[in-house]
Amino acid sequence: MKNRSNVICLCPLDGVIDTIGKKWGLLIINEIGNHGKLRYNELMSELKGISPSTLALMLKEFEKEELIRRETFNEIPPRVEYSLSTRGNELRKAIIPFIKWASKKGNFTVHCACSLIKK
Amino acid sequence: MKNRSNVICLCPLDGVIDTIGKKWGLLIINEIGNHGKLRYNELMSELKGISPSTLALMLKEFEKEELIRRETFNEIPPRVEYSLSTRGNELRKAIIPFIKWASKKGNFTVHCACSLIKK
DNA sequence: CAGCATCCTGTGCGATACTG
DNA sequence: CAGTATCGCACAGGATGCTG
Repeated sequence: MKNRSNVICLCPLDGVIDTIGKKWGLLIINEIGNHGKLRYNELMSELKGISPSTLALMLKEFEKEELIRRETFNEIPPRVEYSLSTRGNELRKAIIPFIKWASKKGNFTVHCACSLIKK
Repeated sequence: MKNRSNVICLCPLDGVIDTIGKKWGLLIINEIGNHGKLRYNELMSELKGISPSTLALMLKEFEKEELIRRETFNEIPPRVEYSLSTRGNELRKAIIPFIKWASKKGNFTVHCACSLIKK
């Protein structure tokens, strides 16, 4: 590896990988991105298997990191909508190559219609 | 979000995020990629803070997933060299956008010379 | 509806000591 | 040198029940 321009330092990941790398991290980011806006219970049913506590926790973290935006409506029953922030959208775009890579080889189980990703 | 071509399914991640998303996952992949070939103890010192058991565990997982290659030399003292497989290299390339994204905003601590990444 | 509180389990991962 | 073995803790995250 002589070519120095090919070398990349991963330190920036230290802070981000902790939240993004979690089991549901990218899934949540992507799901919200796919729909534009999503409510709590919509996320609950889209992300089959996640527990309410976990989802709430992740949403809070993402909100704190300003990856997603939280909009509250004073209605009864209450309505809350989540959407990606500008930065969250950039993140989503940034991980597309990774998703494409992951979808290339079959060492995973596809359990939903993944027809929308171009292989 | 009307434009369907903008929708991405993350299912492929299910299998991969478990290993890649771990604390040292990307760091290891990248470190090996940066050097081309690396030995066990070289990795130990490059990845400051990792424990021998954890490193050994990750290397095995990556080897099983065929992201890295393991070459043994029958010498005394023994020598083992790790390098990225073709697929591992593709992965490394695929996460570059993510790294660049992560390096854009300062919600992380840079504790080594990160001069090599173009912001 | 949108969560929070609580309990509980699995395991990621560090520390340390030992081996072929 | 390149790991393995063992211990231990912190924490992710599921299940369930409750609340404004």
